[in-house]
Amino acid sequence: MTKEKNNNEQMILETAERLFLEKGFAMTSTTEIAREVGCNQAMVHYYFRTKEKLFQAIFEKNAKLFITTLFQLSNEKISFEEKLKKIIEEHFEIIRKNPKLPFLFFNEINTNPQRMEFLAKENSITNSMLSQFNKELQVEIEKGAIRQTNALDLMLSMISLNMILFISRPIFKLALKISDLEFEEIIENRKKENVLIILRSLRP
Amino acid sequence: MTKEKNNNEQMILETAERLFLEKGFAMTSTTEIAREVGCNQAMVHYYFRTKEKLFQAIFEKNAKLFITTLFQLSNEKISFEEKLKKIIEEHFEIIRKNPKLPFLFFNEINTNPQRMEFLAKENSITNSMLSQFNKELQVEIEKGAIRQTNALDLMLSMISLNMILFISRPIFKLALKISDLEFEEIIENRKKENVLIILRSLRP
Amino acid sequence: MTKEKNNNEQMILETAERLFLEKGFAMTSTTEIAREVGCNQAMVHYYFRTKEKLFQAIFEKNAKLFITTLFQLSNEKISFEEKLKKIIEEHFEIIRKNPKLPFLFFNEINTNPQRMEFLAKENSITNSMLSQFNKELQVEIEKGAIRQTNALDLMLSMISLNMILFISRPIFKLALKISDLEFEEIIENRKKENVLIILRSLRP
Amino acid sequence: MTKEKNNNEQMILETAERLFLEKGFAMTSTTEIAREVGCNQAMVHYYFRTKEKLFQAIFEKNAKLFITTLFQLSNEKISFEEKLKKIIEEHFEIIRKNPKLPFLFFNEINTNPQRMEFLAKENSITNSMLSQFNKELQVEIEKGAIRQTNALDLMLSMISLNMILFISRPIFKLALKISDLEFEEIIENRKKENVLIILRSLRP
DNA sequence: TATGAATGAGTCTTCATTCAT
DNA sequence: TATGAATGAAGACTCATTCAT
Repeated sequence: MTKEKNNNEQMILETAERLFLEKGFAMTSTTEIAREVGCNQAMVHYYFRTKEKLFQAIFEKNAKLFITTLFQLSNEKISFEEKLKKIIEEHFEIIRKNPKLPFLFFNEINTNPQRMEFLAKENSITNSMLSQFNKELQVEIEKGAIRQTNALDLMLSMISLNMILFISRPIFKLALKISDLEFEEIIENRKKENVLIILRSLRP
Repeated sequence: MTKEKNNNEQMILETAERLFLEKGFAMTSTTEIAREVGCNQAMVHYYFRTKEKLFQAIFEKNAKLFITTLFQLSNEKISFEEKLKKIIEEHFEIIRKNPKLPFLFFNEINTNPQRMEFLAKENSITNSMLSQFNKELQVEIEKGAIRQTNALDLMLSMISLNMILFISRPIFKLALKISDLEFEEIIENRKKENVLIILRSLRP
Repeated sequence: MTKEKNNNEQMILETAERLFLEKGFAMTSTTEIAREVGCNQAMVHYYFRTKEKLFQAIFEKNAKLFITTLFQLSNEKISFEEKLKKIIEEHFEIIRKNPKLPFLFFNEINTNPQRMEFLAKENSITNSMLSQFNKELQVEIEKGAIRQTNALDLMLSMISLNMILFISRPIFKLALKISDLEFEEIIENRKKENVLIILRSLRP
Repeated sequence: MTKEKNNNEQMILETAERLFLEKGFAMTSTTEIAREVGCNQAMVHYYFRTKEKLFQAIFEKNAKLFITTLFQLSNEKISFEEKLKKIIEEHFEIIRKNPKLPFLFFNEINTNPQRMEFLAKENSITNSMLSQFNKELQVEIEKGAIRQTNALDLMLSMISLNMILFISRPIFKLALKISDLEFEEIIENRKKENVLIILRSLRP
């Protein structure tokens, strides 16, 4: 639809994204990317100079997606509980679509902390988002709608609960022999469960 | 306690454990292990044949520690809530001492699913633990002490909440510039928070 | 004839052929090939991926040459004896030009039996050649020109007699101190001798 | 029966012999020998200093067996043809019992010509055997019993015809799918065939 | 814009050998 | 007599990157 970028560059980007998400930075080689794209290995470097730069482009995009969703409080005239529910569910769905994303995110910020720089650069955004969210929380706290808490704690709880099922996938598949179909049901239940856990935890 | 094992073997094991935990399997080379130990690279292979075997020895030990703690329901005459609190806190402390462990665990079961085999081997143990835990849950449910739930769900919630702080460490350190000292306080609060979240989530 | 292929690839191929024929697969290292070519060791892998693949390319070509010559019965209007003589002599000359070939051939099919696969692949060819030869033999047998025999037996006799002198070269050179010049004479005599032995062995 | 040598030394020797015959010098490692013997790897070197020396001990013994049998003309009062028949058959049986021996022999004298030194050292023996055999041939030639020929030519023919079946074993087994049982029959036929070929080739 | 060729550095692993005990 | 520990050298192979065209 949109005027597509150079075909090769685009394909390299997409293939790299898929492979990096599947197997991480270290385990994915530029050779492999080139092979899957069907292009010359030098091509990968032609567009992105280094494997590192290629990865960063992909990582930042996904990391932002993974993080910022959590701050998107709706403007609708609905209760705060409803707003939170929406956020949790949306975030959950993003992970569902990119089940390896949480893993990639934490893997990279832990093994290559300089990967965090993009967060520092956008410090203003992330930080302002966080303080904005804290303000909204404060309002609810003063209303007596929720107990004393803070945005960061809440974020971490949401992230952790939302990602756990997907990083545990191999346990379900291999140790517990749970089929894809059964797992879909478990996913649905977990989504509800996570909302329930978070909302309960916030009650005054 | 006993006169330490062969110095080199022990040092290789310890160094490897540290490096594998810090950087994962793929990113740690036997050359690096040898360099840090101060021995020949062939030495690493002398004792452990392959990098894979060396890793497995380390991984299984840690993975078991990470998992089985969650099943150690106390026999004391205390309320179920108290028992759960104890488990959560103990598990939390284990991760606190090995903050990279959760990451290593999920990294490996995701990238090398055959690493799960050790769980299969000990299938009886893990499975019986799980069903034993489920029985205890059932008793409480029938008593009306807690709402309908199951062991696996509960485990996942506990694991996820307990690990999130530690896999997020770089965010606190680098993006939020939170010092080690401040972080210690955050840790203490989080431990209480996790107990609170889990217990509230179980109320009938 | 055509403008020579990429210089490096060609040189690697030629050098590898020489070394493999001289010292066999196991005793020839890619490092050595590279050194003799005067290129980087990675270059060898660049063109042929693995030592195994490089070897196979060389082996199959030579093995086919070694085997198929034996089946090339002439169409000329000459006696069967004359035809056989031609085959033996031609096969002898091929070995003379590649004196290490018989050794390589039997070495590889003995130590790496999967090397025989190329024979299986060309099964139709080899097998049809063999049965075609058997038919021609049968005609001669029925004519009373030769005694009862079969192609396989005959092939083995021809191969063994033709190769023995060349695999025995070190004995002549080192134990019997026979010079290259003297050896040439021995070779000529042996060629006649082999024809004689085979033809006599077939008389009715 | 005989006062057995040190048990370990003996076992190393036997195991090494088996492995060297099966896989050759280069492809057999001292590690492997030690593993099969069930002893320490250093043990192998303790008794034989180097892999080379161990191999030589084994090689010389077998090489002599392989060669000298061909010279053992019987003293019985039987025709020369009968004597030759006996030699061929005995030599054939030796190879039958050690089917990899011909291969090992030619492999080593070709790839490591210094392995021939033992022949040089025992020059007197081998050479005197050869000239003795030549004398006996000369007698027969003058009698008009056989055509003009020489010992070396004859030896080579006998060796080559006798070994060919055994170095071709993989072809029979894998390409022609001939079972061990069927092969036994082929062996018997070949033995007769070889006698026939040699005797016919000598007729005046 | 694109790529085949080339390479230095590094991967894990195996090996024969030595030596102190 | 026997061996566990240790090692330097070499093995095949992969990788990210560069460069001339």
